[in-house]
Amino acid sequence: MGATKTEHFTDIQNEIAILAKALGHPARVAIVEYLLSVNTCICGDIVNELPLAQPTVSQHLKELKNAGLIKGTIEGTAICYCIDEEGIQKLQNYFGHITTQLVIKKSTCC
Amino acid sequence: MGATKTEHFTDIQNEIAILAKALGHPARVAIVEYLLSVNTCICGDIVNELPLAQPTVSQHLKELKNAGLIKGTIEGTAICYCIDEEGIQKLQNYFGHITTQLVIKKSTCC
DNA sequence: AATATTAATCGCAATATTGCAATATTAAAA
DNA sequence: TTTTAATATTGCAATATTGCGATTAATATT
Repeated sequence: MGATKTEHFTDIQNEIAILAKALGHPARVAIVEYLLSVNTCICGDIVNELPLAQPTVSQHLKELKNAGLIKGTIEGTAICYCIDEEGIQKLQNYFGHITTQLVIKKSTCC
Repeated sequence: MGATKTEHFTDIQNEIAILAKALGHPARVAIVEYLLSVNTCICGDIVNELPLAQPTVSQHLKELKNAGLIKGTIEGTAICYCIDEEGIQKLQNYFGHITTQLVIKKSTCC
């Protein structure tokens, strides 16, 4: 035990969980916000921006990338990271959908 | 090590991380979806709905409650759980905001 | 009062995450 | 080609999460 029983849930539930989990750490939220705030397609400035060591940041970047929230392009020795719009869109759409359901059945609950 | 360095991040980053983390498990996504789909304010039916044992579900409910995504009201021997609109709204607003930023600086990135 | 019913808590094992120092990899620059 | 740079990977310690059986707590019901 200790491992998530993903096989019991729907694809969408698992997908949302993966995306949400990727944002389930303040450092990763900070990375996404930083990428949004920067005009140019910055690279390892992220390490300087965050109060974490380089390997730790690298690890967080990897997780965000695996989840589909950011993309990375090699550019010489540097790597250009930027937001993966698709992942963000999926989350936005999901919460939009959920909020709609909420509005519909408002006040039928405790 | 092993513990998240929350003190280095902003309150909002931490708050979003807590909310996202709560949805970072398919069972908890499933619970939220179930609560949205049910008209009446059900209680322990969640246990029957999910492929998990009662203590495990109870644990997930606790986490969702701590994060502010659901509420629980005691109703006799049963407990009535339902969506906490505030938590959902916060996520929706956050992603709405992020998506807006994305649209603004579209194509300035890789 | 005795008994069911509902849900939380405890305690544990298995596994995952966080964070970093040290090291490896890769490609530009000298 | 050696050096420098930017990142990734490895390996490890500390901690957190997941899941469940057993138990407990609290309230209805009989």
